[in-house]
Amino acid sequence: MTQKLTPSASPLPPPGRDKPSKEGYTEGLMTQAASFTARLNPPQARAVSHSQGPLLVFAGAGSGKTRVITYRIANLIARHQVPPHRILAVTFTNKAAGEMRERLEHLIGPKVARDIWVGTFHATCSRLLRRYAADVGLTRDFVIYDDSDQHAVIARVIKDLKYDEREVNPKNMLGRILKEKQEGRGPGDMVAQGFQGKTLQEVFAGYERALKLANAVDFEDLIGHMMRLAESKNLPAGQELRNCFDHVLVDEFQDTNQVQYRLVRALVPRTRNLCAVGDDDQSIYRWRGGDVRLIRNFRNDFPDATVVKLEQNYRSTARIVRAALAVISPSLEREPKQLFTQNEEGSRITVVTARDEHDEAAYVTGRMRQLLDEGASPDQLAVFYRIHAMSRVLEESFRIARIPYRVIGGVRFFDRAEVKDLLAYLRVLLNPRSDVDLLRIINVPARGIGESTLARLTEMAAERGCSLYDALGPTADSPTLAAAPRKKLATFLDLLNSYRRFATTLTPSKLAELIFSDTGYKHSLEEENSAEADARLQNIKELIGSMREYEEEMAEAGEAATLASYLERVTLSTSAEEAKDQKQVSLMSIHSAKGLEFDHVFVLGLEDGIFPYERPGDEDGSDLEEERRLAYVALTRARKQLFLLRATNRTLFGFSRPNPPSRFLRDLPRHDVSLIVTENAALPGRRAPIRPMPSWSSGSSFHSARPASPPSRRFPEERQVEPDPSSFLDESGLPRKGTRVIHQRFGSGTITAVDGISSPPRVTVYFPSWGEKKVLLEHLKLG
DNA sequence: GTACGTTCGATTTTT
DNA sequence: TCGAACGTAC
Repeated sequence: MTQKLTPSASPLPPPGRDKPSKEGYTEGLMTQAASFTARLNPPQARAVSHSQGPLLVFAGAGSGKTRVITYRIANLIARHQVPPHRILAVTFTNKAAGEMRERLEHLIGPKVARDIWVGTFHATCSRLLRRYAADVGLTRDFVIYDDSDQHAVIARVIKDLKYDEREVNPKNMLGRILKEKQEGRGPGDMVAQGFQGKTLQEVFAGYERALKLANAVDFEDLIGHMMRLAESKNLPAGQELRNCFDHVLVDEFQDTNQVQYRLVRALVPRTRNLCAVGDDDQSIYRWRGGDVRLIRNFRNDFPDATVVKLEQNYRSTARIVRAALAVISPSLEREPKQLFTQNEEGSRITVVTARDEHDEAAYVTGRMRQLLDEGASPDQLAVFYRIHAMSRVLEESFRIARIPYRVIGGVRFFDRAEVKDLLAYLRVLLNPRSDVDLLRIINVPARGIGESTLARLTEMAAERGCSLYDALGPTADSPTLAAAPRKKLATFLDLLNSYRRFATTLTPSKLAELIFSDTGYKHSLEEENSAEADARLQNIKELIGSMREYEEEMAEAGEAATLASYLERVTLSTSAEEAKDQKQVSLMSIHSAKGLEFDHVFVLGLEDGIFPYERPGDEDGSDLEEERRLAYVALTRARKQLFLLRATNRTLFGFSRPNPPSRFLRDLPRHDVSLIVTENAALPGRRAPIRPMPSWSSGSSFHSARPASPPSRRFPEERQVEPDPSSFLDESGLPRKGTRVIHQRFGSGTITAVDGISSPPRVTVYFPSWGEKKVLLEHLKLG
């Protein structure tokens, strides 16, 4: 046995195990080590072979980032003899963590890869927090509250504090509290100003108290608790944590928030072996706490950091890379980088001007059909939009055209009421102090525990300063309650306690089944006999199925499928929607597109107001900066072909309004763009030709209830407008200066200025006999 | 306790 | 426009 490489007493064993593997880690890997760097370009190789001290990698879109991280880890293990379980690699999504793990297994073998700490910030911290729960005043069985749980807690706190709910909005409060927490502040040290600040502070303090009392943490706490432990100078846990890892690597570093940053920094005090990999140009989660300054100012905290820039793009055509670079370049304060590629030129980027969202959808649908007919694989086609609400029109169009699609994001499986109900039962059994869960199920299905009974119970819990569950017992001899409600509460308590006995003996799926039938929940759904109830039954079936799957999976890995581990997994992972079949076109928001790539990409709604999305109060323009980065992310997802669409008129949230083209379109390099104007787009000066009403063919009357698009709108009847300098419109669809135009009242004139922002669009025109006039674009014709 | 009408509000989303 | 979330009436 080669023991020499296994470390002596290590504070932390490999994830999920007691002891590190006994095998010599580097056996057989040494020979591979040389080949790691052979397949890399020079900057990639520099990042991979760097072994000591801070490292900052700016990884441009499609520059082989994951490859660099995984190779670097392999290199650390094989060449520098770093024990795998002393390496921590954190990501933001489970998907990214899974991919990293998979590639590591491939590279260095499953046995070695298994010992590396690879996971999301939250999963990693959750695992560590189970170990150190006592140090932060929790028990090992703490539960994790998701947003709706958080919302419920806040609402209760506001009510308890007797605030007027109209004055103190729970959503708003929660948002502010999360922001404080993401920046590492508690109710005590937040920057509270004025009346608003005082209120916030009270609610914040109440919220924190409620969580502690419930033995619960929110997502921020998972990281916050670990950060405070790791930073603490006096606690033994702090000492231990600071000695756990020899190397910490962070992926998507531009998305880290203050707390996450402080945590990883605290974990490597001795070695300062922190490797940050990210791209400030792709920082799009500011509203979630992500702070792009952390990557940009990394060198302030680590002045000796080695900086590597990966600028060669291996994903997209040259035209796409140029366009993306042109869109991001006007960004202020960005780290200087020049994305480039050796890939072929590729086809021009198509900028399409449609009349409205239906016209836009018709174009996309037509093109999709064409691409599919030409043999493109549906899973290589994607449509992105800024807001989910924009998917509906496209969906209708796709459905009529029978284009198979799936929408990513939106309503999630684990947000369904019945799923949450059943999970709440399970969580209460594990951690009865969780008030939010208890309140959720105390009367589901109906057991006659109504509002007034609950008020009593809540009151009693408040008097005793205990959880609702702990207040249940004493209600038995409470004089303030009538006999009937007392009995009901007692029955409920008995029910919970009897289930609790099964919590450790039954598997999660069996327990869930038991609860579902035994409580009468199942029966009540079956009785209802409606389509909705059927769907709910189906969802529960699916939930229990997912539990069984989980149990099988754990059995294969030789681990125990406990209730606690299942619940943790459920709250820390999104949904089961991944890995569906590959025969569908993907529709998603640009945010969810990050990290993905497709051959052909359509981006909808390139209009000022929509994308960049505009809302009041962006004085410093930082929102606009982030929108620009979002545009960069959207463009860099495409491998071969990119379609950017805009509608001159768009109805959204019930309001129809004309939108000027997105300012981002104006940044595109003219020679890499083809302009298309759909047949229906009523462009200023060129009215859409009046066509005879098309006669409906017999076949299409099937959908006559609401014909989405008359045949006249069908692709490919569009005009192509070459970006020629004499054209009335420039490449962003705006009129050019110097263009001769005719106005009905003022006669002929020349455009002297263009207002690209206003909506509806206006231009300034010099009319020889009237002087300069500002007029609406739609009143002009080409002269 | 449920069924229905009404209001309100509506980027982006992981964990 | 549309959906969820809330309040009122049975």
